[in-house]
Amino acid sequence: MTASVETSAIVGTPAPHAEIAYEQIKAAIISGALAPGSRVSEQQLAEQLNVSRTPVHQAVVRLQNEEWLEVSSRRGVTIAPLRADEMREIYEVLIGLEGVAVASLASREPAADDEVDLELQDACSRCELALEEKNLRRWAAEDDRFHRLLIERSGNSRLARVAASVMEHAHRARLLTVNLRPWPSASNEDHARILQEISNRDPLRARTALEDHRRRGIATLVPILEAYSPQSGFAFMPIQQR
Amino acid sequence: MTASVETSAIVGTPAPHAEIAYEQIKAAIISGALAPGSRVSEQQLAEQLNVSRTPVHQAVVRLQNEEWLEVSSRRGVTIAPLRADEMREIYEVLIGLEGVAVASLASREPAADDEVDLELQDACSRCELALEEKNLRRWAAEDDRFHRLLIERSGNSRLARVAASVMEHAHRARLLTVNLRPWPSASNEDHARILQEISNRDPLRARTALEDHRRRGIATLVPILEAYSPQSGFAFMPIQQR
DNA sequence: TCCAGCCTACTTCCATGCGAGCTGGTATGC
DNA sequence: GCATACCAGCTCGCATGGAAGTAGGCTGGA
Repeated sequence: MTASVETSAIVGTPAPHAEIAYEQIKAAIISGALAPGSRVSEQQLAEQLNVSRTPVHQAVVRLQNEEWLEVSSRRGVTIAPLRADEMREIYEVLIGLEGVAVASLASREPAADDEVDLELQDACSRCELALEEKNLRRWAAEDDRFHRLLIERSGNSRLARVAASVMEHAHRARLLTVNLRPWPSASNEDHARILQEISNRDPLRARTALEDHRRRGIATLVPILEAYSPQSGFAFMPIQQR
Repeated sequence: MTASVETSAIVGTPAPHAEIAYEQIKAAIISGALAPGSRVSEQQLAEQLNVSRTPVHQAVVRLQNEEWLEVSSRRGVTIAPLRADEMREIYEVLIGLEGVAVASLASREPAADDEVDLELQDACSRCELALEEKNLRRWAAEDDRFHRLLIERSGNSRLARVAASVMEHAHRARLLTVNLRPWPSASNEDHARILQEISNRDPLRARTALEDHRRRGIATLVPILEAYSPQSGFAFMPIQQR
């Protein structure tokens, strides 16, 4: 018959409730709807998501394992706070993982009009465009897209999965601080230099360029995070409570 | 009153069933008791572990997320096969993560009789000892311990957690192939060189040394894995079935 | 002998009931 | 007025029953 647009990977299996709960709760944490340091109960989450407690509990355990929240037995769920030292550690991990990806990209056979090179250039241009339009939120999204593309095009799917999981934490921190940070003017130059070294097929320099870029990123992020109560995290958006 | 020895972290809470199931199943996969590519049902696992199906299901979902197995909806659980290309990817990820750890270790202030340096030297010696005794299984364990120490002493706990999770996959592959591989004579020299560069406080050379070491490791592992059916994985031990 | 269609057995997945334990508030004794 | 002990409410954790869905065998027909 007619083909309808697939909502996710395979249509027909309507996505299990546990998966829905996982995605929704994680999205709420990243966006800040569930504020860092706030407390909720699994029952509240279940009611808001219109599923029973079991799939919510599964999702919560999974999210705890990925360090998005902490569940104290019989005490409730605490959303992970945003701490400067945590972010420092995360950026170090990213340097390692993205470094491998970038070096791998720069180790391919050179080719004129290489498709991957062009794709990366395109993503880089979109960052510049968002910045010219002075749209910081879109810039954050495009910047995230650029970095995700770097690891996805490395050809190592395991690397991509691990890095994507870590990168989401960094993305959350950037989203919640995007209006507090100084104007990211140097970012695009960094990106351009990374791509330059990749198309030069120079793995060492490419990795160094990425490392410098990430270190500048954490250097701007840390003082912002430290300015806010470093223990309990902070909340831009109202905590969901009734 | 009298203090009794704690079994785990905090006594009084006797370790949740979900945690028990997670650890036991993962251990069974790593040891080969649950053979690569084999299929089991959650109910079978629950009966063997003497817990109900709920905590087993939670553990299984978590293990699927860490790529130890795959759960096909309403079809059962499939233990992850051992594939050469998977292992190649895992070793690349390890190069990135351990590289950061080693560089970080080599970036500390130099100090005579540095405690961490000595601890690493000790772990290295234990590898040599196991090799001199021609005890391959113990060598595999000591080698694992050495690499785990490298990341744990890096001072980055997030890095340690991520890397440990990935490293367990490599450890499983080594355990299941330990009797098939050539004698690991060069391994100790590699370790010694890494430690040398760390105590020289030379981050770049230390990272390069580790990279070389890991590349040699995957170069010996891949042909062994490829010699066995690369699609379905392989089974050294009998599959648990009734 | 081969093929097609049905049907049974088995699997994961979800909802709900119950139990154990922690927290915060309140009342009582000093 | 203050400290302490108790109690009620709320929370997670686990077990169990039912529902939905798939795979593979089995039967009937050509």
